[in-house]
Amino acid sequence: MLSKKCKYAIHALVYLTERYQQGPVQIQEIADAQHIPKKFLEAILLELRHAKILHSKKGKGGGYYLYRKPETVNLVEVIRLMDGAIALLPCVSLNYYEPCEECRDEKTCGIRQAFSQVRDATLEVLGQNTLAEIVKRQKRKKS
Amino acid sequence: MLSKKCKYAIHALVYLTERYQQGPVQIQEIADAQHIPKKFLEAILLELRHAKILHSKKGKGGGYYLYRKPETVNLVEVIRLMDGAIALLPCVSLNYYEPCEECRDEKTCGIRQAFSQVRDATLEVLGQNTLAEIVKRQKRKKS
DNA sequence: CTTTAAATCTATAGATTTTATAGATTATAA
DNA sequence: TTATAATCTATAAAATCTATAGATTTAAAG
Repeated sequence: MLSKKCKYAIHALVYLTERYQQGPVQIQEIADAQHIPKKFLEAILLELRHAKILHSKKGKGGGYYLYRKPETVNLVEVIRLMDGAIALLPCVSLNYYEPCEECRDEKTCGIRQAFSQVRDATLEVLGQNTLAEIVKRQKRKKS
Repeated sequence: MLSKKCKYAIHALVYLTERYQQGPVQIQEIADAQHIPKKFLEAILLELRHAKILHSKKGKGGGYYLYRKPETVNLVEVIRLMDGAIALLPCVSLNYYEPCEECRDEKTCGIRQAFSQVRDATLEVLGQNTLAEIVKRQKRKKS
């Protein structure tokens, strides 16, 4: 399961994608629209900004806006940023690898191989789902 | 990420699959072999027994053994039992569904559709990975 | 029928992570 | 210079995960 933090991040990003290149959007507005506690959202947006996915503008008329192109931001990146590893086991994680005490021999561990398959399948699907793709699909359905 | 509980459960089940139809195996032996805290493993095995995946025998010469055929127990079932939903969001879970406040309209929500795809891909792979399959793969590699 | 071995059950404690909030500070527009 | 909105620091509340202790039940073996 994704954390609420990650879920909130994705919702906020989709919201900002719908406003892409239309100027800054205030935290409060996103919080209200997506039912996210404002202070919590604040921390999340800051993290997305540090990752250069969002930019912000302070002061009157300020707010957050999508910095990267919607086609270049996918769910893999967002989830890794918010929740860490995509893989279900540390020993098969590409970005957050940790050896596991249980299996002495990684090469022959059947469990490890099963979860490598899961990781690959998940990465494939999450990678295809960019912000642009998600918003496009939404619009398609609405018409 | 899977919980340690779930990881322990899978390791224990694979261990018991290797001893399939060879009589009861004691908790202590499994705990030692797989480096799992005995008391924790105790609770895990009990849960697997209640789910009719394992059976047990009390008293001297007792222990746990795999009840179901190794071909019929897959990772989907074990993970659901230990950790709950396979899906990354409650609103796309088949067995642990919960509506989400964020998306007012599930049918048009692009996020939801993305994670439905992830769920399906994950279920597909986890479903193929039965205990029999995992052990078979292990043996293949060892030779 | 007594001893020993092993699962079972109940209860709880410690640690960690997640989620959320408060308040002070900084930057910017008008 | 005032109002607005992001930024930063600190912390607290809640939930979950991991682990352990001790008493009880069941069954085999002598």
